[in-house]
Amino acid sequence: MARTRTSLSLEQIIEAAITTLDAVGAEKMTLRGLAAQLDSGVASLYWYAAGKDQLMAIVSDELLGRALDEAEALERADQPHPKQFENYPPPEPDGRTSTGTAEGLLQIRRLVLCLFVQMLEHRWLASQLIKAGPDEQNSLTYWELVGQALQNSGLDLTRQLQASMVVSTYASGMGAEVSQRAIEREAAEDAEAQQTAQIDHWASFSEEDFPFVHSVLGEFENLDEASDFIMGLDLVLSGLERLTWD
Amino acid sequence: MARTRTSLSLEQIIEAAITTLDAVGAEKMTLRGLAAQLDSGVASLYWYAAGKDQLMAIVSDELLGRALDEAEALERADQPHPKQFENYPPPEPDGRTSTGTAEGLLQIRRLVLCLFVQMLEHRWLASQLIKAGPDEQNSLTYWELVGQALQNSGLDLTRQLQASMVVSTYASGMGAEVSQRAIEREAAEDAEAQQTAQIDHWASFSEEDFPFVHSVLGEFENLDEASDFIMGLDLVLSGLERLTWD
DNA sequence: TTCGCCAATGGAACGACGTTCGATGCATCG
DNA sequence: CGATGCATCGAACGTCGTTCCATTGGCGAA
Repeated sequence: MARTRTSLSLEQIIEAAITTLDAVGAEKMTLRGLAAQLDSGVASLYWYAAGKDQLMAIVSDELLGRALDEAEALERADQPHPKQFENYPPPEPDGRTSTGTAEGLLQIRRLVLCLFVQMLEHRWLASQLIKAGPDEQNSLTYWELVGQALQNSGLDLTRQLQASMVVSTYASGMGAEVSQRAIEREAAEDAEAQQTAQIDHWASFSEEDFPFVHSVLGEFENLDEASDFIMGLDLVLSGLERLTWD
Repeated sequence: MARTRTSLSLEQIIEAAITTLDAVGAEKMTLRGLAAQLDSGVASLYWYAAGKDQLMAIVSDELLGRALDEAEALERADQPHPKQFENYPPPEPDGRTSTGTAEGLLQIRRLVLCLFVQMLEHRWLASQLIKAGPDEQNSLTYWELVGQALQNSGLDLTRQLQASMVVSTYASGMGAEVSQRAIEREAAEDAEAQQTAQIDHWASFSEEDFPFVHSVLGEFENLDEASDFIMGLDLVLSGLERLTWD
C-alpha cells in the first residue's frame, strides 16, 4: 500500500463524520472514534478543522449543499417536491393569488422539503444548523433562494425580509423538534411498544383535567414523523399567501 | 447559624440553576459551579436529581409552569397578550371565521407568547425544551391547553391533533432559533458594530449571485428579535384560521 | 434519655471528552 | 544530497459528568 503524501483528505473526513454521526448522534460522536474509523490519530483532524464545532459546521454545510442541488434538479425536472413526499401534495392555491406568488411559494416548499429529506436521513443535522449561524456558504445561498422566491409576491421589502427569515428559521427549528422525537422513538428497541406505552401513560392522566389529550389518543396512528413538519410548513405558506391578498 | 436537617432544597437548587444558566448558558454551566454557588458539594446535587439532564428538565418545567401561570392570569384579566408585545397586536380575524375559532386562536397566541417571554429571559430554555420530550407535567398541560383551544374550531380530530402538535412544536423550534441568534449577538462586546459588520460581510458577496440579500440589506433596522417569532406564529395561526373556512 | 437508623452531605477519585504540544516522517526543491 | 515545510500521530493536560464511600446529624423507638 503506497502511502501518498497525504493519507487524509477533507472529503474522507466529511464522509466518515456523516457515517459516524448517523450512527451515534452528535453528542456521542467523538473525535477519537472518528480518528479510529479513519485509521488515524486524533490530532490529525485538527489540521483540517479548528475543532469539533467547526468540523460539524463543515459537515452540515455539505449536507445543506446536497439539499440545494436536489432542489435545483427537481426544479429542472418540473417536480413539485421530492418523491418521498408524494403523499403530501401541495395545497391548491386560492383564486385570489397571483401566479407569481403561487409559483414562488411552490419553490419555497420544494426547497424546504429537500432540506427536510436530509434532516430525516441525518437526525443531528437540524439542531446543528441552529447552532451554526448563517455564516456558511450554502446557508447563505439557501436564504437567498427563499428570498428570491418572494420577490414577485408583491410584499414590501420589510415583509420579504421577515418572511424569508421565518421560512429559513422554520425548517431548522421545526426540523430539530421532529428529529428529536424520531431519535427518542428509535432509542427504544421496540418502537411500537414504546408508542403504545406512551399513549397508555397519557391515558392514565385524569380525563377531567386533560379532555383534549384523551380525545385525540386514538388519532396517533394516522400521523407519521413527516406530517407535522409538512402541515406546519403549509400553514406558514398558506398564511403567507393570504398576506398577499390585501 | 443552626444547620437544619437538610441544608439544601430543590427550590434553592432550581433558583440557583436558573441564575447560573442565564449567566453562562446551558453548555458552560457546570455542576461544580452550581454546587459552589450553593456552598455545597457536587455529589449532593445527585440526591435531588439523577444527573445534569434531569436537573435541566426539572428547571425547564418550572419555567414552563411560570408561563402557564402568566397565561392564566392574562386570560382572567382579559388581556390578549403579555404587555411586552403591545407593539405586535393580534391580526384581525376574517369575517368568515366563527367566533369560537377566533377565540381559540387568540388563546393559543396568548399561551405561546407567554412561553416566548420566558424564552427571551432565559435563552437556554427553548433548546432544552426540544431535548426533553413531553414527559414532564407542565409540558403535557401546555399541549392540553393548546388542544382545548382547538376543540371549538370545527376541525376533525386528526386535524386537531396535528394542529396542536404543530403549534406546540413551533414555539420551542422557532424559539430555539431566535434564542441562538440572540446569544450570538450578545457574544460580541459591541452588538451594534457586530450587526453592521455582518451586514457589510453580506454586502461583500456578488450582487449578481445574491440579488435578494442585497435588496433587503437596508431593512434590518426595522426588525427586532421578537418580530420573526411573532410573524411566524401569526402566519401559522392565519393558515389555521383559513383551514376552518372550508 | 439513649440508642440506632437512615436521610443527606461532600471530599476524592474515575473515566471520557476536546484540545494542545512536541517530535517525527516524508515529499519536494535548490 | 541536504534543507524546507507540510502532514501526521502519540502522549499529555485540563475539565467535565458521574460514582464511591465515609461521615454527619436529626428523629423515632425502646
